[in-house]
Amino acid sequence: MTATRRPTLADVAREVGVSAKTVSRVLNEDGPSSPETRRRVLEAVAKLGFQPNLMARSMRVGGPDTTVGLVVPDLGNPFFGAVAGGIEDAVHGHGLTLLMGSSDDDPEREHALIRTFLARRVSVLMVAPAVGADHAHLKSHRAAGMPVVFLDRPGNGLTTDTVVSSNRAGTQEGVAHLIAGGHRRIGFIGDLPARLYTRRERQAGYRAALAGAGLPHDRGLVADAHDPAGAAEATARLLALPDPPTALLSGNNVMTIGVMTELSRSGRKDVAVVAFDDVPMAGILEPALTVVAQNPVTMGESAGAAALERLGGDRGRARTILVDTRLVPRGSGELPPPARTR
Amino acid sequence: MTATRRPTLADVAREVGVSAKTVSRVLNEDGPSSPETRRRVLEAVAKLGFQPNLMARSMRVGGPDTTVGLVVPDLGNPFFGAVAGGIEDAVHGHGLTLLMGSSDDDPEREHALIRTFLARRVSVLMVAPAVGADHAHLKSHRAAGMPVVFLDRPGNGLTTDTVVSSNRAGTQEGVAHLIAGGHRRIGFIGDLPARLYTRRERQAGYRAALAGAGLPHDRGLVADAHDPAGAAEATARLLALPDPPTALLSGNNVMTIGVMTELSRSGRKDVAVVAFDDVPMAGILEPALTVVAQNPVTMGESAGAAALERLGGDRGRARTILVDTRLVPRGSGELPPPARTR
DNA sequence: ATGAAAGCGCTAACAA
DNA sequence: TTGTTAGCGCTTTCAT
Repeated sequence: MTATRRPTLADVAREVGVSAKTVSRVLNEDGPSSPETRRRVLEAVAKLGFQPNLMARSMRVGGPDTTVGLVVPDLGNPFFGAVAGGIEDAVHGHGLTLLMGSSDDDPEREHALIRTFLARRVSVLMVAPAVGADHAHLKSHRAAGMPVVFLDRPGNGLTTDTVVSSNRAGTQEGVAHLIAGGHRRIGFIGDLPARLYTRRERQAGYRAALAGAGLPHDRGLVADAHDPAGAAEATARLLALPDPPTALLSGNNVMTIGVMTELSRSGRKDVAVVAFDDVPMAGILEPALTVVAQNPVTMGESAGAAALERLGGDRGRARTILVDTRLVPRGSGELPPPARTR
Repeated sequence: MTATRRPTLADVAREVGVSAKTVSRVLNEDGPSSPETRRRVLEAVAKLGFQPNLMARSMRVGGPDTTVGLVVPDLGNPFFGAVAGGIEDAVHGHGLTLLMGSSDDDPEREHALIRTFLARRVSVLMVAPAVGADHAHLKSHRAAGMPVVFLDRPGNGLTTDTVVSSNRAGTQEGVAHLIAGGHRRIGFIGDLPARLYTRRERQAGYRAALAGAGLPHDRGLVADAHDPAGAAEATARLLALPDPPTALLSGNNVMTIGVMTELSRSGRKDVAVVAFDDVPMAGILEPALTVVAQNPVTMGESAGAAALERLGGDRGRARTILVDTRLVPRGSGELPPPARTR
C-alpha cells in the first residue's frame, strides 16, 4: 500500500523553471505557449511521471457533479443490471453518468456506500434498500435538493420518490391464473428473509388470490429459501406432502431456477408453475414457463425520469411509482390439476 | 439541472456563529467540544443539509482513495455482474469499495467514465474495454502507481495486467467435442462486431478444432448477430442451407438465447449445440445444454488479487492471467449427427 | 474549548 | 507569452 508522493504541478514548474500556471496552460492547452516552453514542460512531465490531480482541478473549477449513484443489493442479479440499464437510458442524454455499487444486502455496507457517494458529491442518489437499512440520515440531503429515489423496495425513515413493481397485484394475478385453471392447492416458494418487502408483497398477493377464490390458506404450502438449491429442496418438500400442491408460484427469478431444476430432476411435468419475474429462455423450457414479468428497464427509466424532474426543480411531494407487471402465459401455468376423486 | 450551491463548512460555521474548525472538530470527533456547541453544530448541519466535500478533505489529508473503479460494456449482461461480484469478494476485505459504470461498448463513453473515475482518484482502475477504445492515456497513471487491470478483453496501447478466459482453447475443446461425436459440418454463431477480441479468439478456436480434425473450414457456416433475435435468424439461415450443419457452436450467452429459441421454435431437437459461457437453467432444457463454462467470479477474483498485489508494491512486469474454461457435457453436445449416405 | 492562519494542488482573473 | 494573486473546502499547526 506504499505510494511515493506524486509529483505536483509545482514540481514540474520547478524542474522546468517556469511558473505553475505555465505548466497548467501547456497541459490544458489553455492560453498560448511557446513551442520551446511546451517541449520542456512535456519533457519534465514525462520525466517526473507527473499526473494531474483531477480532484484539485475539479475542486477549483467547481460546477455540479454529474454522477448518479446507485446502490443495489446484488450486482450478480440480472434484474438490477436491467434496472441500471434503464436508469442509464434515462439520464445519459442529460449528461449524467451512472455509478453503481453493491451493498450485498447488508445495511452497513449500504450505508458505507451511500457515504462514499455523498462524499463524492453525486447529484442523485438511488437505492434499492438492503433489508433492515435505515435512511433517515438522508433527509437533510434530500431537503438540500439532492434527489433520492428508492428502487424495487421502499426505504425506511425517509419519504421520497419510490419506484416499485406491482408485486402484490401481479402475484395475485398469477395465482388467480392458476386457480382459474382448476388448481386448489397452490404452493408458494418465497425468498428469505421473509420480511423482505418484495417477498411480503408477493406473498400478500398470493393470499389475496386464495381469499378471493374462497380457498383456504394452508401455511404448510408456503416455503422459504435463499438460493436455488434451497428452492429446489423446498419444492421437493412441498411435493412430498401427503396432500401436495398441484401448482407452484415461484417468488422471484433466483427461486425459479431452483424450482424448475427440481421439477426437471424429478420429471414432474404435471406441476403447474407461475414464476414472478421473467427469466431468459423461459419460453423454451418444456413446458414453457408462464411468468409474471416485471419491467426492470421501465423501472430504471421511471427512476431516472423522476430524478431529472427533481433536478429540474420539482419540489412536489414524494411519489410512489408502481410499474406494472404482466402475466405472460406460456404453458406451465395452464397445466390442469390432475383429475381427482372427490 | 439547476443545483443550489451546496453548503460548506463555512456556511455551517456562520450559521452557528463559530469557526470552521470547530465544526470540523465536531464532525470528525477530533478535539474536544462542549455539548452545547456540538448540539448546535449538528442542528445546523441537519438544517442546511451540509455534506462534507470529501474531495477537499482528501486533498488536504492526502492519501489514496479506497475505491476500485470498474468499467464494463454492459450492465445488463450477467457475465459482468458475476465478474464484479468476484472483484468485490477479493477487495472488500481490504477496505476497498467497488464502483461500476457502463461504457455501453462505446469508446467515448468508456473514456468519459475513466475520466470520472480518475477524477475521483480511484486507487485501482479495471476496464473491460469497449471495441476500438485506446488506453495509451493510462500509461502515466499506471506509471504513477495506480494499478490498471483489463478484464475479459485486452486493452489497446497499454501493457498491464489482463484477465481473460481461455476463449480459444475452450472453444476448440467445445468444437472438438462435437467432432468427436461424429459431426463434420459445424456452424459458428458469433457476436458482432466481428473484430471483438472474444469473438475473434473463439472463432480462432473453432477453426483450430476443424483444422485439427482435418475438416474444411466452410465460411458459409459462420454467421453473425448482435442480439438474440439476430442469432435466431442466423440459426435458421444456417439450418436452411443445402448442406446444413448438424451441430452449432454458440459464441456467447446472448447468442445462445437466440440459437436455442430458434431450435425450439422449429422443433429441431436433432441439432447438436455447444454454447460458450454457461447460462442459468441450461441443465433443464431438453436436451440439456452442453456448454463451455466460463468462470466469471474467478476472473473477478483474479483481477482483484492482481490489483492488491500491485497496490502492495509489486512492480513486476504485466501479467496475463488466463482463466480456464470448462466443458460441461449435458446432452445437447452429445447428439450424434443423423446417419447419412456417403 | 475554540480560533486564526497556512496550505493541500490546481486554475480563474488579472496583470506584466 | 508568461507570472502573480487569490481561493475552491477542508484540515493541520499553533495560539488563545
